Amino acid sequence: MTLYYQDHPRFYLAIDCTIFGFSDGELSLLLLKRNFEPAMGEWSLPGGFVQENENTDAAARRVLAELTGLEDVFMEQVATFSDIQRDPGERVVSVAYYALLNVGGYDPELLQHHNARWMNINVLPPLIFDHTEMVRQARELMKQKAGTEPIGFNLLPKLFTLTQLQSLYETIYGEPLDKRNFRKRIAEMDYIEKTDRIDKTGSRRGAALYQFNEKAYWKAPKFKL
Amino acid sequence: MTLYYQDHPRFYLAIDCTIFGFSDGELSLLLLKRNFEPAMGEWSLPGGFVQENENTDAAARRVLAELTGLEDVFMEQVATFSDIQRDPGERVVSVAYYALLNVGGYDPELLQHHNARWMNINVLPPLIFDHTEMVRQARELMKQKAGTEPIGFNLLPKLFTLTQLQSLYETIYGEPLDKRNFRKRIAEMDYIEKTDRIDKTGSRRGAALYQFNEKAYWKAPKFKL
DNA sequence: TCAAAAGTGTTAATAGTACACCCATGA
DNA sequence: TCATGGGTGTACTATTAACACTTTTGA
Repeated sequence: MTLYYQDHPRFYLAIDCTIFGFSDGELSLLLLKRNFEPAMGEWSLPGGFVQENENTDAAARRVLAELTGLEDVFMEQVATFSDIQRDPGERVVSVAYYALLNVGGYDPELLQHHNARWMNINVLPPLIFDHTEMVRQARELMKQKAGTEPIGFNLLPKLFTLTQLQSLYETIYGEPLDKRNFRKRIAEMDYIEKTDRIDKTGSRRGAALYQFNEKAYWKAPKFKL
Repeated sequence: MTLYYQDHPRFYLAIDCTIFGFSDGELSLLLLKRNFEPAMGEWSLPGGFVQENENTDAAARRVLAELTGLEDVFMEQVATFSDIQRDPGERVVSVAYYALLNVGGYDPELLQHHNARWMNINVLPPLIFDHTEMVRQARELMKQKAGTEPIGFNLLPKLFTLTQLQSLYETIYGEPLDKRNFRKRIAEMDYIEKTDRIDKTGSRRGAALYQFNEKAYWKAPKFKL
């Protein structure tokens, strides 16, 4: 049986992850400054090689956990990049992922330790290899998905104000949204629940805090923003 | 520099292709009955191993050309499947693709020669490995894409009737469409051009034949069906 | 002459968009 | 007291959905 396989070449397999964060009305990506060759000193997406004992999803989760310490992060496959010369060091095929995480409550020391930095998505430095294209596709996919499935909440704290939520979607879409129309839509989604807690940090008056109820969402999964 | 890579495992890389065809109001897939191990005698998607001198897109085109003799076929990546035990013979990571092709004018001798057959998509046999899941995702992606980009024409002959086009979309969506509303929408798309040719095979009266003008589409790329 | 598919408009319902003012609070 | 962000409803427009009959022709 092994005869069938042995004539074929084998490839290094990697994953690279576009990690989105949202804070202060800005979308950012978590980027690494490489301290090893090839392309030492340049900026790249966090990534790593796939091991024998894991599939690519597991590898992506492992890399993200090593970098951030976070375990239950929303992740999704974007596409696979396999051009022959994409990595000048060796032939490496890479599966691109994207992840959404809540920046707040994320340890700044870990960042330093990994030579990592949040960079505004609209002001990215040049990235190595085909990583800029990975980001482009990840962003496209995330934008599309965010409009039809409630994944945006992964970028916010558990409790959030409607202003924060609207600001998030304005940033994802890159265009302003009408406040009253936005709130009308949210009000129709019963799984976005108003709590009795008030956020006083954003305004003198204070804004009601809301939460996403995933369980309730599954009962009436209609979403469109 | 090579030090960086050499510790990591390498993997066999394959592509598998969900090949859609449309005829007589039915969507079908081109499937192979395997005449080699593992899983000899079972049905599978057409596929093959990626070689050193090609990326996965090229591998997918090569496999499709070997099977069908066709060169310029619409293809798109679906996702990468990498579960450790997905192929019981060896660890193989596979990139799934889907392709759309016009069944008419396709050589039936080639089919026999490759042990291939068109199978109705709603009555598929069990497929090997994770191929059923590949088909599910391919179908999902194709359905979504077909609604927002004019890719459906790849499944039809160059000249087609509006009845054929509607039947195609009804099959893709799995639900009937209103004839008048459908034709109203088509009429608004200037790049779907009525020709002076008439198809007499489908009815006594004869139906006008239309064509998709890709060049005109790029000037006003609005599509929604 | 009739069966079978081709072709054709109008109306009602729904969804989406535009728009401006008062409220509550802490500094 | 006033500056700041929080909160609210209505009228208009655009899009989508529902619906039935006449035409043409070959057998």
